[in-house]
Amino acid sequence: MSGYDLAKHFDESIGFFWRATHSQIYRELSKLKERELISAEEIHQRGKPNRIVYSITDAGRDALLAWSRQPTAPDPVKDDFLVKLYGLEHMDIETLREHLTQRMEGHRDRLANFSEIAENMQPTTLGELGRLRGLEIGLRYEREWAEWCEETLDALSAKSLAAFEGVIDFPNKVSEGETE
Amino acid sequence: MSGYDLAKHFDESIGFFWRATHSQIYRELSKLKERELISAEEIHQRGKPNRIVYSITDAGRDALLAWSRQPTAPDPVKDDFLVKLYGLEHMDIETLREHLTQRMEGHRDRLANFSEIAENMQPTTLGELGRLRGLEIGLRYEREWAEWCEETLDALSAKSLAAFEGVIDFPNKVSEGETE
DNA sequence: TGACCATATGTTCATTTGCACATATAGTTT
DNA sequence: AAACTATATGTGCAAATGAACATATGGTCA
Repeated sequence: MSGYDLAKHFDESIGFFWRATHSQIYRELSKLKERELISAEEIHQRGKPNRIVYSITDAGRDALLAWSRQPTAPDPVKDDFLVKLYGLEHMDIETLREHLTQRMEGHRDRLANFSEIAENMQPTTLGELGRLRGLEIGLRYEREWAEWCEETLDALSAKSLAAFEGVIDFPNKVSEGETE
Repeated sequence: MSGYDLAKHFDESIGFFWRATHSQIYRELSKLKERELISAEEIHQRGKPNRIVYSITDAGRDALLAWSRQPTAPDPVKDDFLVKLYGLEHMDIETLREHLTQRMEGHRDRLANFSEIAENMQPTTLGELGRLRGLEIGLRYEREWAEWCEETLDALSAKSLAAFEGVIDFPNKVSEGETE
C-alpha cells in the first residue's frame, strides 16, 4: 500500500483498534524502509501525483512473526469522562447528562454498524477469523458502553438524585463559567 | 495531596481509568501551581524528607467546573493484540493462545476485584455514586474481555482451526525467530 | 474566475508520556 | 557492613503523536 491508502484504511476498517494520522504514517514508512522491512516502488500517474507503493520484504515478514511472539499488555483505559464521574460532586451534572446522551448515541451507532458487518461475515480463512474476533470485541465494547450510559443517565436523573441527602441543592448550578 | 500521595493513588484506586508516573505528576503540579490553580505548603517531617502538600484554589475549582462542561470524546481503543488478530495468518498462533490465556486470567482477576469492591459500596453522596458508576464500567469491561478471551481461545483451538481449509499446516511453525 | 475537493507526500513544532537517572533520610534485612 | 525498602522530590532524554503548515495536480462547483 501507499501511505495515502494506509491513512484511508485507518479511517475505515481498522480504526476501531488502531489509527494514525498521515503525518505519522509517512514517518513510519520511511523508518521501515530504512530498516529494509519494506520496499518502495514509485508509481507514475497521469493527472495525479506519483504514489509510492510499499511491499513487505522477507526480513519484514520475519520481524512481523517475531513481533507476534512478543507479549502484549492490555490497552490501558484512560478516559477523562470517568475522572469527571470520580469527582462528580464538583462537576456540572446537567452538562454531564448531555454528554452521556451524546456518547450513548455514538456507541449505539457503532454497535449497529459492527453488528451489520459481523452478520455478513462467514470466515473461511485464518485472516477472516481473526478479523471477526476483532469485530466481536468491538461489538461487546460498544454494547456495554451504550448500556452503561443508559444506566448512568438513569442514576444521574433528577429523580434518582433526589434520593440523595444534601444533594437536592446542586453546588454548581449558580455561577456561569467565565473561567477558561 | 502531595505528589507522592497522588502517585500512590494512581497505583491504587483510580488506576483503572487514569494514571501517571511520579515524574509526570511533579511536572504537572508545578504547572498547576504556576497557573495558581493549586497552592503549595511545605510540611517538615522528622526522619523523612519534607512533603509538599497541594490544595486546590478557588480559581482551580472554577477551572475544574469549566472543564466538566467541556465535551469528552470516548477513549479511543489502541490495542496491538487486535492488530495481531487482524493479520492472524502471519502470526504465531500458538504464542497468541498463550498470551490470550494470560490476558484472560488478568481480566478475571480484576473482575473479581472490582466485583468485591462494588458489592461493599452503598453510595450516599454524589461522589460515591460517581465512583460506583466508574467501577460499574470497569466491571463490564473486564467481564466482556474475559469472556471474549475464552471465546477466542476456543475459536483458535486446534480443533476449531482444523475446520479451516489449508490451515492445518501452519505457515509459521518452522523458523524460530532470530530477527529482533 | 475563484474556491474548494480529492489525490498524494512530506516537514515542523509542541505536547504528552515513560524510562532512567539523581539526591536525600532512615529503618530493616542479609 | 552492605544492600534493600519506603519515603520524598525532581531532571534529562527519547519516543510517539497530532496539529498545522507546505507543495503539487486536476476536476468540480458557484
